[in-house]
Amino acid sequence: MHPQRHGCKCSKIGCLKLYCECFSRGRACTKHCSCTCCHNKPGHEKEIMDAKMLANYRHPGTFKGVPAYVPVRKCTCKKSECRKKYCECFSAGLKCTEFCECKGCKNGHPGAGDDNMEE
DNA sequence: GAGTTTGAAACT
DNA sequence: CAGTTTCAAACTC
Repeated sequence: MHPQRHGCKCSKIGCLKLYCECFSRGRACTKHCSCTCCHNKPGHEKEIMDAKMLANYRHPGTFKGVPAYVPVRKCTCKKSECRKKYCECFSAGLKCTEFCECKGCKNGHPGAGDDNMEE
């Protein structure tokens, strides 16, 4: 298949918030994106940098701005049981951890009261 | 393709 | 810090 690597469709946030997959991944939007009023592209470096710093300030450890930490993926899934891509952990192809606050986790959350399958 | 569901990000 | 709203994507039909 030919999945658009960065086919975000942001329309209200200008791709400058973590809602935007491109931005949250620290990547610039491309022509494949369907975003409108996109500022996450060359020519808006100042805005991108400012938004990154803001996001990094609000979510320390989430952004790779400081490559001294391991990104903490903590999901809070309730219905998807962490088996769908709504779950950040599952979406990243990783298991949930003890830090996750997910309920009914089927994605390897220790002590979730479910059969967890190790690697 | 349109509409619903979902969890995260943002806001209050 | 907790609750509510907003958002874009994943999902379903």
